[in-house]
Amino acid sequence: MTASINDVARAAGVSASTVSRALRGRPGVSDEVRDKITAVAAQLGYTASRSAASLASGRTYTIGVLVPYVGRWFFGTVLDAAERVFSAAGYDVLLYNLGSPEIRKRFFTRLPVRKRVDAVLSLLIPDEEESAALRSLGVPLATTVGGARPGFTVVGIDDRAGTESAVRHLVNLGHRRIGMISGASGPLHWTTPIERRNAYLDVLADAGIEHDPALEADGDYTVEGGERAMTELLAASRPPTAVYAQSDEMAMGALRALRRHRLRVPEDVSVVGFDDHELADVVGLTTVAQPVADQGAEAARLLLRQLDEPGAEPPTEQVQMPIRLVLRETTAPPRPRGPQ
Amino acid sequence: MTASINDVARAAGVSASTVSRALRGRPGVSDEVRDKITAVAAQLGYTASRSAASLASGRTYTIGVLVPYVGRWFFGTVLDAAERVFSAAGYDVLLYNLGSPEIRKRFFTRLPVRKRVDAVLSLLIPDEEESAALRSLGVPLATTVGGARPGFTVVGIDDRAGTESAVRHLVNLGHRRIGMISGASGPLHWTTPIERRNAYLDVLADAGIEHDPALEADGDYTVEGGERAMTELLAASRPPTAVYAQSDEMAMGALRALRRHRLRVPEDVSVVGFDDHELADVVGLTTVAQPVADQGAEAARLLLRQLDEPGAEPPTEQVQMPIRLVLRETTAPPRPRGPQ
DNA sequence: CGTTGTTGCGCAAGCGTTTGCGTTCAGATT
DNA sequence: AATCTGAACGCAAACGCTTGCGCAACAACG
Repeated sequence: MTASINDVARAAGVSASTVSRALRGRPGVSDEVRDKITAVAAQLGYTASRSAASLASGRTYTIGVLVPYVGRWFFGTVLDAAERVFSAAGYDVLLYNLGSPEIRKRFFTRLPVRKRVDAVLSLLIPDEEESAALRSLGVPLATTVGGARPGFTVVGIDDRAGTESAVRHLVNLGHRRIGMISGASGPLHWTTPIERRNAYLDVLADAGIEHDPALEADGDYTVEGGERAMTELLAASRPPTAVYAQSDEMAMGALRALRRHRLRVPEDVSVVGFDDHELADVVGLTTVAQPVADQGAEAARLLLRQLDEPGAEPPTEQVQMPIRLVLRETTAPPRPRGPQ
Repeated sequence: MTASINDVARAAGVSASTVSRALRGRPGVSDEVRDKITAVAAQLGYTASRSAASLASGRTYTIGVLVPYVGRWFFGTVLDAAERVFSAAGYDVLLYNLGSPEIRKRFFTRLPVRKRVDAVLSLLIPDEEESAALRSLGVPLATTVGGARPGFTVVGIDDRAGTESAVRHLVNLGHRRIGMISGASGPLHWTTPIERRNAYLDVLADAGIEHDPALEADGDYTVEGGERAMTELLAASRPPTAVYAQSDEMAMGALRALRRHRLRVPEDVSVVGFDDHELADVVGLTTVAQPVADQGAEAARLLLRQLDEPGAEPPTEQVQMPIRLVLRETTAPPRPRGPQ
């Protein structure tokens, strides 16, 4: 049996309440008694039971983090950064990996985080119902992915500006047949793919390029999906000379497809991605960089701030982080062609 | 205020103990009463307070997972798989990201998981002291990384066999100057880099190849480290014609270095990695595949089993998962050279 | 010297569950 | 018909902490 607060109290010759106050830095304890208690606690290897503490105080000092897929680079990175901020502030992180629809559904109906967390950071896009379920927890909520809902603090990026810089870059290089690999098959209320698509269309229109629906394909935000999508695009009667992929992972899938088709990048086809994935540099991928870790850290910070000052601060807050185009080796002017 | 067990009891016209038994599927409750309680609980949106439950029962239904760096592919993937197994069994996951030495130290001295978790899955290699601290928790322990310590259930792979298949492959292709990028700068008690190095040396010896210390470099298990290491190897008076990297991330760094030096892969230099990283396929990397997700899932399962049957089962268990060499496009015979 | 504050500490009432034990009652057993 | 046996349920005592309140002791004040 590990030591309880009473063991410490007895050993230090004080009451349990004094131990509690002393160890948590509360006032009402003289310095000498506090030192004594600290020493005794250390010697006994005492750690307060979180269960008992939160039962008594109502605070759990735990944050729930909802992730669709921890293994994916983007989410792993956000989670990593957020966890650091939380743990530095003395909060623990409860991780919920809500990949499959069944698991996700079960989570939202049973809501196991109820009474278990002081706040929730959701890295997935809740639909209307799920969003309401989370709000019913009565704790601060935040997210780092597009598709903000009322009650959520959201930190994100300017998807439109990012896309514009990517597609304009292709236009400026001289490309006219510019394809897009999107992630449209996600949840309908997820705004990111939509924003990015709209920006893509706008840039084309601005440049006086007619939009060809055959140059759009769905890549599901995965490497495999990106490969499929690129294969699809290559099958078009007039394939693109450049491709904008809405994520680096899809862009990498596209690169693989191109290699399989014995097409050279960027000589035959230019590719630009979005994210600045850890390995984008390795494959020389031109991409729109977004500060992924920073977003996680910032979201965590905002959540902590709401916990500190439980006043009537704005429950919803919007933060936009900077993006920038990173030029590498997968984009170049189109090679001169015969008559179009 | 959310509903408490007493609210449910009152609404259902029974006692709190009956509610508890009914909701947790314990015997001693008639079917009709159980149904009634279930209905009432659902209607009130009742969820038992985990704090109160674990305080009373002593079980937390929570697993602590210790990770050096969540954002890294290997750890993210293991964590992902393990979390699925845990949550399916009704356990929550408390995540501790112990990247920096200070955080790590603080964790092991304060041991915040004490009384908070029913078991610990450690994805980092504890030293003797840390290992003892974990054992003092008195809960089942498991790990998926080499360097087993007493008290830990470990599921891993045969590092020796994996390395052998990789290096033999290079030998069979005709390479004689085979470099290695290792991750030796890790903690000394971490066996993986050592095992892999020994296997590398053995294969060379078997093939009658004299070992050249100038062909070994430390890559720190990161992309950047791999790049540095490769650059180092290329600076040798007689650079290698093939390189075995102890991880895919380092191999990718090596690829980048080679590209920067305008060397072609595999024509000028062959590269083989280890892990079968998600994106190894994208860059066409020949590598030793290990079932990363499976290891996480299996470790989780073993932990759960120990929790189910708290008898005197062997506290330490060793499981080895299969590995296999995946041939892709970064390895080929050395190009014919002039007189050696 | 009484009065009023302060400071430092103990008391005890919770917090919301779980669980051993006791009670009731219907049906089976002699 | 008397007794026994389970099954179904309630009682109440934990579980280990937090925190409002009360009460000394002592300092400072008039």
